[in-house]
Amino acid sequence: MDEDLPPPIDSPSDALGRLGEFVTLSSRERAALAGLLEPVQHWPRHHVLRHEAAVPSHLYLLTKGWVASSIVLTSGKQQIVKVHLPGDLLGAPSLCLTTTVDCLTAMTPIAVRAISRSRLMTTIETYPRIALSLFLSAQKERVALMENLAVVGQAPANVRIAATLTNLFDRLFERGDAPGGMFHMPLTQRDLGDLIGITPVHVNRTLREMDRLNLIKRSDQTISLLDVDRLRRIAGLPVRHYVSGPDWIASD
Amino acid sequence: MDEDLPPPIDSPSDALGRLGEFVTLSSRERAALAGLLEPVQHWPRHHVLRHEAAVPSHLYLLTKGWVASSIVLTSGKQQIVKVHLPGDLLGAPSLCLTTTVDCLTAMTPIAVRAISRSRLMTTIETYPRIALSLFLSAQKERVALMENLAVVGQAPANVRIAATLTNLFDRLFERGDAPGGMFHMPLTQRDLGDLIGITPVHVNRTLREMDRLNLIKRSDQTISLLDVDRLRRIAGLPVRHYVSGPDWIASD
DNA sequence: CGGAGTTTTGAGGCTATTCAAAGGTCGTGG
DNA sequence: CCACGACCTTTGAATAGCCTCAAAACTCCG
Repeated sequence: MDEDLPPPIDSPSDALGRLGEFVTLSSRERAALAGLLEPVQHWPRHHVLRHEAAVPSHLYLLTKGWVASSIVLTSGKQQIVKVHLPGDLLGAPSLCLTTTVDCLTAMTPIAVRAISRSRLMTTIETYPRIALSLFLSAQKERVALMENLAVVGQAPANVRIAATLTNLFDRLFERGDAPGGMFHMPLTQRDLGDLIGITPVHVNRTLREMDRLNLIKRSDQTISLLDVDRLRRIAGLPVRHYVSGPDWIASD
Repeated sequence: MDEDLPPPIDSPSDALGRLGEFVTLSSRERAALAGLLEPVQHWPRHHVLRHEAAVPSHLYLLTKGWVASSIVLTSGKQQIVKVHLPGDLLGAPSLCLTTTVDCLTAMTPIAVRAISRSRLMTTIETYPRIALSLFLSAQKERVALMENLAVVGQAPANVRIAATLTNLFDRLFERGDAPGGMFHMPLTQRDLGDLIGITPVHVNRTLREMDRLNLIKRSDQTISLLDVDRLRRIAGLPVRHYVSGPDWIASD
């Protein structure tokens, strides 16, 4: 790693995932959030947590596994707009809609805790600091989407793949799930294609080429980034530094 | 229009743009927001309101004109991630960052009112209903990005253009700025290309083809959508219904 | 009236797609 | 425990959509 990353989420609120990632919450606030979380549900791979065009009565906090958020066009093609990892809040974009925009599909066996939409709303109205944290989390997701859009819109296949792999790596590394650049990679080549807007066939050819160049190595459902810095340079995106610390809000 | 649109923003808070679009604010809350707005600034076309990689000390409420939010990759290519119209809040994604992610450029002569980042933060912490509204606005922007990503990732050039034009039309129509499907179109073909991930040359050929098919007509900096429904069908995106009304928060 | 930026048009080339099929892996059921 | 089917990965060949390069016509502005 060539840059200092934000400090890891404080372990006491680890069960809350990224719900309070931008604010150090009081114990009352943490309790309010914890009270929203319904019992853990387990689902197998390929399970559809929530279809699109459904009524968004619940959100989900992902506690284990990977989930894809995808949009299907009338042409039949689907775009994966986000790969969610443990700690992520699922289904938030549809909060402003009467009908869900995305489809949430388990890419691995997963564990989630449901959150009632209406109860979350009233919690936000009651606890301003929770609202602030969720507001900033939403902006962070916006930044991620903007970067993905820029890469998909402007870059060739190898750059798109480099950007995706380094992004996954960074997010997993933060949680200690990518030691030595190696991590479990449950996305199929078709999934990768749906994520970066490329045909599975071409994903395959590009991956093999990157393999040949000793940028990555693959085996089973595991991938190793052999040269993270070079991959980052290929991706061509700057490292982002997120606000953190107790006093940043007041800072002018 | 084949669908009922959400009611127009209530005129009393029109000066607040979309700052309170999802919540009917009290007069105290409206005053708090209005107090954030610094005096109106006017800028010419091509003016850069805020560079990327800058320190995000201010946001902007756009009161007149069009502004592009763009990301530049190291390859030199740039992606316009959002075209902002009057009423939009500019620069919000960078709130979670120490360094701005996007560059804000005036596509027309514009008028903006600056908002101090730190003052906005404390206002959010003080007024939960303002926080809720801004949170939902952020989710709405996320939905817009998700749709744009899906179109850019999966659709051919004519579909991307159809989606972009109908989106601009809907947003302008809401404000009464697109009577009869006709509206002022300040984006150059290069801009359109940067927005949908296509070369200006190919934008030109595709526009001419759509012109030939009597889908659109162009003259000066004005465009007419001759068959909005057909364009919508080409775009292949469902009509979105946003939450609204006084009681939707409590609804289960 | 000159100059810069925009639109338009042409020709050729490249990236990525489509179609097709073989080999591999994994889970399931006989 | 093996056989089978489903899905994934890999490979090839032909094609299509889009890009690059280039240049002319047009518009707008100073």
